[in-house]
Parts: sequence; C-alpha cells; structure tokens
Amino acid sequence: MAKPSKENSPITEHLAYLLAQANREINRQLELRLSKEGVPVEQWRILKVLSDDEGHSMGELADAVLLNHPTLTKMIDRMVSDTLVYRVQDPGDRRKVLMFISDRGKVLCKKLNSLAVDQEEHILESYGDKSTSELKRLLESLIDSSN
Amino acid sequence: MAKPSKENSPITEHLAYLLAQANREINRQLELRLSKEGVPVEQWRILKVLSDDEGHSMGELADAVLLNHPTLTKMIDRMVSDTLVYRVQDPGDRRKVLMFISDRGKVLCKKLNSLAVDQEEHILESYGDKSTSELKRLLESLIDSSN
DNA sequence: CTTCAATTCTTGAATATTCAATATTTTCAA
DNA sequence: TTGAAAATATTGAATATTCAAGAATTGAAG
Repeated sequence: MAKPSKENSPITEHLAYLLAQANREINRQLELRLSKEGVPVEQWRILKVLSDDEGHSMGELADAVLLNHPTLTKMIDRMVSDTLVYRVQDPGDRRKVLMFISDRGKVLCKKLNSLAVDQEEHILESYGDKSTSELKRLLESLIDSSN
Repeated sequence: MAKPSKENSPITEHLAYLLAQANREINRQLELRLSKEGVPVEQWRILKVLSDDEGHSMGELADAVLLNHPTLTKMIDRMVSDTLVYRVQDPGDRRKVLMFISDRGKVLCKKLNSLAVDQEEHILESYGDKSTSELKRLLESLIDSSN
C-alpha cells in the first residue's frame, strides 16, 4: 500500500490556499458594497485608521493598512487631491510625515463604516455568530504565532 | 452612557481585515520559500492543478488558481515560454484551450511541493495541529456559505 | 438553414504596483 | 563636533494587473 504523502494533496487543502480563497471572496463582497461610494477597500482602511485624529506616519499607516510604502504614497496622493486626508510634517522628527483625516474624510468614513457593518451582519447571518467569533479568534492567534 | 456601536470598532476587529492580514503573512512566508526556485505562488498553484494530467480549460484554471482571465493568459504565456506547460485546442469545443503540464513542469512541481510542505509543517509546529485543522474547517465552511 | 446571442479566450490600452535609487533628516560612535 | 550609518518618505522606470473590446466558435430560436 502506498505511503500517504502530503506532497500530492490537492491545492484546496493547503492553508495558504484556503486563506487566499476566503480573503478573495470576503474582499470581493466588501468591495461591492464600498463601490457604492466609489472607494477602494484600502482607502476605507486608511480613513478608519486615521479616524483617531492622532496623526500617523506613513510607515505606521503602511503597516496598518497592509500596503507597501510606495503604493501607499501614491494612494495618499490621490486622497489628498480628493481632500479626504492631509499631510503635516512631524515637528518632532522631520523625516516623518503625519497623516490626518479631513472633515470631508470623516463624513465619507461614516458612510463607509455603515456599509461595512452591513457586510459583517450579512456574514453573521449566513455563517453564524459562533463560527464567526471562533474564526476571528483563530486568525488572530495565527497572526500572533507568525511574528 | 453611550450606546455601543459597531461602527467605530477598530479595523483590526473586522473579519475582512483579519483575513487579509493572515493571508498576507502566510503568503509572504510561502513566497519566500518558493523564491528558492524563482517561482511565484500562482505558478505553483497552476502546476499543482495541472498535475492530474486531465487537461483544464483556461476558465476552469482561472477559477481554481484565483486569477482573472487576462492575468492568467499572460502568466500562462510566460510558463509556455519556460516550457512548463502547453496549450492544446479542445477537440470537443474549439473555443476552449486545454492546458497540460510538461515533464519539466512536473519536475519543478515536485520540488515546489516539498517547499510548500516545509511551510505547512512549520505552521503546524508554531501554531499547533488542533488550531490548524480547526481553522481549515472554519475557512472551508465560510467559503461554502458565501456561495 | 440562418442569424443572433452566449461562451471562451486573447489583446491592447489604461491603471496600479513594485523595485531600486534618491533625498532628507536623525542617530550615534569616534 | 563630525562623519558614517540608519531611518523615513518619495520618485521614476520596469513590471503586472485590469478593463473594455475583439475574434472565434457554439447554441438555439425562428
């Protein structure tokens, strides 16, 4: 009898694949909702992070919203044009730029938040309360264990 | 006392964000290993799917490896140049193209599989057997419930 | 049969992302 | 204090992805 080997297990059994698939699907759904306001998911994340009015450097922000630095810079350029956010040089360390959300950005962010909440509720309905919180817990712990 | 509201929960509590973060991290690790052979994750997925020697249409393949059609076409072009895969017109429906893996592709795929297995084992070690299989189960069920 | 809509894949132009290099400022050791 | 190394953000060129349109084939209604 052949030795069972992990090496030819189908792609669909790999954790990396399942994560990619789930991420793609959930992201697609969220994108669909946010497109009502014509805003990409990444911009919503940026607005949400900046909502604390504390001023975040580009580096912090890039980490928080899961974007590479140059990609973030260019996206922020667009958002500045749209007057959703603005740059301020960090007075304490002039290498840094602090990003802030504008009033217009806050108004938009509120609308986006409620669209996102819609989605989370939709997931809760079809997937269940228990599963959702358990999945969140496991994901957090996976992320933790990867650092 | 203020009504607790989901609308200003931090981004890090959203399922969509946790999935994106976990996916990014696991994918980064996998990428790192596969880069030993100079192959992007998507190409490994393609090779793996084609490993059954059955011949898959571009549409099937695009679904299976989570890529848009035009992106897949261009990636397949590269892989054909590298003689990892080849195209055959479907005799039963000449709109379709059937993709096959070459011998060279199979050799490469084996190496990649063992790099990927390395990673899965690394995850099992740091994250645990129990958590891993429970996470996989929950992800599968989330994907199911989204269709 | 013929024609028109649907399916499948590819292409080219527009857009977005990434890599490597640059500019600026800070840190810190000598 | 000075000078070299590190940290931060941006830029420009190379690369990759996406959108919309196109070409080929099939299906199916009249």
